[in-house]
Amino acid sequence: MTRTATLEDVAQKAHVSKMTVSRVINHPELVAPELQVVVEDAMRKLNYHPNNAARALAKNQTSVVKFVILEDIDHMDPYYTNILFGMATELKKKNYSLQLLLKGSQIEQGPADGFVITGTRVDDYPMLNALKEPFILFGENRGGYDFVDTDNLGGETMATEYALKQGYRNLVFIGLDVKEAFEFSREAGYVNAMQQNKKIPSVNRVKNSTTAARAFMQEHLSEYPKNTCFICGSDRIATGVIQALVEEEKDIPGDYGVIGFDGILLDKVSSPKITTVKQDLWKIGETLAQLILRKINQNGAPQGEMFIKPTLSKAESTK
Amino acid sequence: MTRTATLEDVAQKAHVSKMTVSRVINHPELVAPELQVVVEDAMRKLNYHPNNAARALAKNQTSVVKFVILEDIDHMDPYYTNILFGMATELKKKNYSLQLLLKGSQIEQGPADGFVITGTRVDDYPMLNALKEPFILFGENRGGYDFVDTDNLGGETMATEYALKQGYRNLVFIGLDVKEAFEFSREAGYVNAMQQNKKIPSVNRVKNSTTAARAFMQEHLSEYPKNTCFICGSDRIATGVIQALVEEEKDIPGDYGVIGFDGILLDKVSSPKITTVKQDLWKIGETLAQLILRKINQNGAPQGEMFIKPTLSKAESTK
DNA sequence: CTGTTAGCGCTTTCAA
DNA sequence: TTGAAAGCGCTAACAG
Repeated sequence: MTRTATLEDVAQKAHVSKMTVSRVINHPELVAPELQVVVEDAMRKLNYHPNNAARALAKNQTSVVKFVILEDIDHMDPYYTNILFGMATELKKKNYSLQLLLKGSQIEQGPADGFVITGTRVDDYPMLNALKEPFILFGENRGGYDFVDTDNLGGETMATEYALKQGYRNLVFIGLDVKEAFEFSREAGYVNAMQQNKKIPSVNRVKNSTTAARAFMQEHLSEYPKNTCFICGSDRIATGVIQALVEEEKDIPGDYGVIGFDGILLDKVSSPKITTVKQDLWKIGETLAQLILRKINQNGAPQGEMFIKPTLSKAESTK
Repeated sequence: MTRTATLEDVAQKAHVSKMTVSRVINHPELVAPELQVVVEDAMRKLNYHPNNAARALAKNQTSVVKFVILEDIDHMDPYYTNILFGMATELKKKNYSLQLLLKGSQIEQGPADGFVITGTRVDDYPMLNALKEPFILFGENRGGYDFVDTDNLGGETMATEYALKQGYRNLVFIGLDVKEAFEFSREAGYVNAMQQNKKIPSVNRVKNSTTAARAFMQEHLSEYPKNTCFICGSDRIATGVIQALVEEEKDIPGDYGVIGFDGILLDKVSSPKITTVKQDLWKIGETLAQLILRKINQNGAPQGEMFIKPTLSKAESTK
């Protein structure tokens, strides 16, 4: 076993002190350029990699970020893999690693340099306020906390305008019946675009499940004339809407169009495949990581809000 | 800021040396029972938590396990959240944290005490053999590597026998057209159960997509008489099969039954909802963590194979 | 701009 | 069975 190279080794090879090597890594601006070159060369030759535990110990850090899901576990299935990998990839660059926590577990069990938290509701605000470490939320909120989220408003605006452009005359919004910021933003995106185009908005809300959406459609389909496009608050809802339409043997996308929101998986297994507002989960993860890292670095300084642009993924459920 | 308690603090409070405290934590059997009590009491009173970085440094460890996905990224969406959280929860107990890696990234970028790897194919074996650190695979393999997986064979046997019990006379298997151990096991589960019951097996394979499964059904449905149950290698395939059946206005579950495999999400958004063999992903994650931790602890000693029992989730697609 | 000294909190010797 | 000393690899604080 060849012991892995240490600062000391590099220092010797470069004929400088450990500190100079350390500085080249952490504060290169304090080191003479010529020395930098020599030191970097030595590091390369020795295949030097800093020992993270030692650094963490010396700096009194943990090199750990905790990712916390406050929602119920069965909601979480498909959603987080990409976010997690996006985050992890970014964290890795600073040699950070992840711990994953669920609702039940005490957030404060064991230390971390920072938190990324998702699924927070207003009830959780007291707990957030009590948190000593810096944190970033995934998900729009009106509590003034730093967050990253999909541009829900912009995304739904885009969807609405696309439906219009494709020639649908009636646009009906079917959203989620939750009182959450992301849902309000999606509704606003739809409503704004409608008003912009001098159309009368029709906002409906159902439980976020295919079954609920299907039931809603079974009850109301007769009210919607041909050439209607349903702008849905999620792909689950869109899936239910499509099922109801198919049952009634309606012509999709000819007479009826459907647009979903999410683009995680459901859009691709539906038949017809769903046109949807696709979230860039990986990017969201990366951004989450960048913000929390920066916040840690800046001693908890506010990082503001960050909206990640979704894309419209066009498929078979619209003209 | 009240500095967090250290070994030293505990030692003073308990009137012993640091070493005794350290021993109480790591090798309690070497400490007099009476002292143990005193020390543990002091730890509690001071709310002592070991500093992981310090420990890692002293023991020359990293406290990091890497989770590596070798598959293409778009397959991965829904699958891993539960495994990851199951793992993380178990790792946390030993103060371990996670780093997440994807195919492209060099596995060996930066150190870890061990690896959990998924999506390995035969091509990857050389890389596995070159790995210095201990690893556990998620996914059956015939390469002799330690692994954890769902009991694919048992699961499909269970599905097949259930279909029989429900009175379906013809059982048709529609699996994935991949040459992977998990698929062979699922097929074997079906075939064994059929032979056991003196039935002639019919094994078919399609690409793992709803579209492919639907196309297959469109072509072959006429060959299958009423009272047939389709035993599918995945929920994606089951979804496609159901779509084709619905299109042809067949009676599900009366004339035709469908059973899937996975139970991740698709089974619940389908209409009718899919009876499926549900994997216990959380448990798989926990087990993965336990094995890699033990393997690390035992200096790489083989841990063997571990099959996690799935459950049959009964829904609307079968009698 | 560079080096020296000290110490982060823990565990591994070794001695008692 | 317990303790004292040394050191894991790094960085902060100071001095030069």
